[in-house]
Amino acid sequence: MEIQVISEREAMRVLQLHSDWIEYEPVKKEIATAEKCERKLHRFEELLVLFVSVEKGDNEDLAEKLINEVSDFMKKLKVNKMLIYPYAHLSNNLAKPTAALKVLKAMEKYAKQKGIEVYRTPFGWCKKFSLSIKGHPLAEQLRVIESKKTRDEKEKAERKISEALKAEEKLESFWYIIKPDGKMVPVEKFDFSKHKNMEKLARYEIAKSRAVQQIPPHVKLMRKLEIADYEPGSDPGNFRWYPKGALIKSLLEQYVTAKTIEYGAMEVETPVMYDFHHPTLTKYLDRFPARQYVVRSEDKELFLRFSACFGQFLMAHDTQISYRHLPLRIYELTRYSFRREKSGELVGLRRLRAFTMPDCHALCANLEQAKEEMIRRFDLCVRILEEGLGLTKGEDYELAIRFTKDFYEKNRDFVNALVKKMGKPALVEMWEQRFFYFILKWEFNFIDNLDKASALSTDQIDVENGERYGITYVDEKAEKKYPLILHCSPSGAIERCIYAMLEKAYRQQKEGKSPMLPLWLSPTQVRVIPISDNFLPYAEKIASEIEKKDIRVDIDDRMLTMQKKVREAETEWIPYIIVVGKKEVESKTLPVRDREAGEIRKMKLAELVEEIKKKTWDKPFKPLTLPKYLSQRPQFYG
RNA sequence: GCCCCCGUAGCCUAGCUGGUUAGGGCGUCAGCCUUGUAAGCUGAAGACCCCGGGUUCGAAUCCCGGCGGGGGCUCCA
Repeated sequence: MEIQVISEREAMRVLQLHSDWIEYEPVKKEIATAEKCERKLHRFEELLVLFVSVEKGDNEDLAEKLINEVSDFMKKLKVNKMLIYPYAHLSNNLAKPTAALKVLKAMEKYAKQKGIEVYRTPFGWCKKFSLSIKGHPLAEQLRVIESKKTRDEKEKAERKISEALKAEEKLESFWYIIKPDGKMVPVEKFDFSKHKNMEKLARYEIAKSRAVQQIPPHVKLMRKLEIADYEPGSDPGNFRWYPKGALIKSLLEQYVTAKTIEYGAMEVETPVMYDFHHPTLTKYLDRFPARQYVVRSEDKELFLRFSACFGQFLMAHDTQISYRHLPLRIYELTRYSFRREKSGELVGLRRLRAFTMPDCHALCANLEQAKEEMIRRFDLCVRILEEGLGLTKGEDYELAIRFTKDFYEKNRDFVNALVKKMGKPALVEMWEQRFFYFILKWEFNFIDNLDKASALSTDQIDVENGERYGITYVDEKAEKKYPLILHCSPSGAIERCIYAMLEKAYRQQKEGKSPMLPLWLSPTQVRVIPISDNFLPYAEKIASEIEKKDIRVDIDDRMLTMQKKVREAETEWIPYIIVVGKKEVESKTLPVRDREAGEIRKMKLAELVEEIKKKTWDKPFKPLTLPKYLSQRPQFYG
């Protein structure tokens, strides 16, 4: 059966059957207002039978529309006989009998006007019938004719979306490169020879054409290292996190949160779902045609948040704010934010439908304050990427700045100051007029092994939402004012940070270095390998000394050869591996296989501990969340 | 969402011009080995060949639909 239109809303539903013949016989009245009829067997041949359910809100206009459609169809089939058969069982939202009969009679009238030989079975009767349907593919069809109201609502929604899209399409961008000295040159005139990654970013952003047939390296790594994996039992882009991945993710979350609080933000927590029809939110959503996850609850339609904006703005709306409180910094680690990205654009940890986004807003009194604040946040972002994730400017990530022409002309010095801070050329996208709610936005873009760019840290100056959400502060003259709002994700999505670190590690491997995660994020920081089970007690002693210092340590107590255990520790990217046997028990020094240095270093236990503490002192710590003994660990992947 | 490619034990994969019990490696389990810095030996278990339909005497293999993955387009608040 071919279904032409499906709608959950009110509509006239018609089952249309091209039949060899139909016979029916009225059996008994079902309602008092049933039509008069002859109680005998009626038979028709070579005709189109229309089983019709008239739903609430249907009217004579719809009847005409339906007959027009059906009539066109009948010409194709070369049939000119029709039977209209009132049939309640296609709907659970039926119109009242009087209204339904009116519509049915209208159908009959329009069909007659079209010159169709039309019959109608009596309304309000329980009838028995049998019929023979022709065998061709178009013989059976369901038609759903929507009421004008339903159609209008739909069209209105579609129009809104298409207008937003059109406006965005029309939006013309001009691309430049700004050098650290403030010189801005059109992108085609820039010499990229010393800035290969910038060239990749520019190409990715402007041309956006690439042809690779390859699974992104980080996808294999995230599974091999038992960090995260696809969860086919969920919606695509919603991941499962294995213990090691959950540990890494949790540490990153703690770190970004700690750094953002240190910068001066107040951590809050807001709901993950919001009323679709909340007046303020509706207006905001209208600007963003992309799709949300929608949740139904009782009579409400809710959408899952795609950032912390809603919750924080609604909170700010109800907050008493003085100019003295500004800049007011609010932070939330959204676990999760949801974006129902189109299925074709989901890629491993790079782009998900459910992700953890640190989101920090700053309410600012005026542009001067906003610019000053943005500089501070820029520093915060650099610190997180460089010190936290171990990424390097120019090597791993590039700066892109986007702004309106008007903003640039009035704030050249500020833009130049950002580029100067970066110390590398930055990609510029300049718009003639403002389309988005912001006048300036910058991002750090990570460039991966397939030459794709992904935004990590980002910040923007929002000039619209203060007013839209009715967020006000009281200025020196006791007047209510709308603040400017900075939107910043200091690190970008946490999942994407892991993607970036894995892609970087892969690149290092290609360059002949040992791939690894930063020490503070390595699930196992030190592995102790007893050469045989005779030395297990000594290994345990070493491990417990290390563990006491808040260092994640485990013991490979499996009955395997030492070579094999070393090999497996290496494939797990463990930063320090210690083999203990007879010599170690006697000498009290340890041969530490240092992954980063690529050599075995003779060290005292205290020296090793000190080195690790020195490298991780400003980072959060969590104990190992896996059994300390490898013999006790299940295998999650592979 | 559209177009293209892919889907075989937990993992990697052979077979895929249709034809006996779907072959191998890693891992798992059992046993042996008690080890000096990247893979010790032997054996066993483990496969609705992604799911559903079709073609056929016969389908992992061919066709259609779905689900999942990848790439491209598009998009990215």
